[in-house]
Amino acid sequence: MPTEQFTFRALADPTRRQILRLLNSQDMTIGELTEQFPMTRAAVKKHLGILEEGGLVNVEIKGRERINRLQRDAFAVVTEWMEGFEAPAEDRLAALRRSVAKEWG
Amino acid sequence: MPTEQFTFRALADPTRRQILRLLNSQDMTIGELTEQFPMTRAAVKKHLGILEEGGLVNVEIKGRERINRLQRDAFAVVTEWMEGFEAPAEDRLAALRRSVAKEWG
DNA sequence: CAACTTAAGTACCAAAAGGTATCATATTGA
DNA sequence: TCAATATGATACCTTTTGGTACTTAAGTTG
Repeated sequence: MPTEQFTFRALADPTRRQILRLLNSQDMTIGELTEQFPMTRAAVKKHLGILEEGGLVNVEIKGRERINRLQRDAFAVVTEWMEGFEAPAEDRLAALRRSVAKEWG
Repeated sequence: MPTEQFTFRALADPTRRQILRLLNSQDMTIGELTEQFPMTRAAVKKHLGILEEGGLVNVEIKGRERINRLQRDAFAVVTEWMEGFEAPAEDRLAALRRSVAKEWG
């Protein structure tokens, strides 16, 4: 169960956020991910476990490999939590304008 | 300086997220906040210190009281970090529709 | 000024987090 | 089959985190 708490905890570590960035570009095995960090495979594995708990990553086992894949919709947990904290409507409208401009401008 | 790391760390604790919710309704002193939690004032103070480090709360000292206030624009650190992870454009359009409907519907 | 109230500061503690080392297991391929 | 590869699992260590208790400082108010 990817509860809010597990998701926020997963995002609290810089290594884990970097892992998410890497997986955003392409799916990767533990071994491939480990090459990108100055730590052991076991440590990376632990981080991946926490990311799985947070629902941010899921795994496809393929033979002896574990393909780690980004679970993009899990970010909704965070965005939804933050919705209550947004600035007044006028500011949000301005932000929406920027967002739309960025997307289709 | 509210770096990304400090902000994410601040959000990782459930007590701190609850403090943010309370401050979203109204500014509060440490004492008022402490009434809402089953822990000592010192513990709440520590949490507030971490929230300040993350740039999410700022303090106005008024006589012997410390008024803790939500710093809403700090949430932009998180939303901006997450922008790179969004779903494809079609999905985002659907999300935008929901958002707009919620806001002005 | 004296008593009370609100908050700051420090020391300390237990548990969780981040990491290593080591050993075991399963899959691939010559 | 047998060696190399990719991962799983466990034990252990150190630092950080979340919390308490106690003491001190600073405004408020009679």
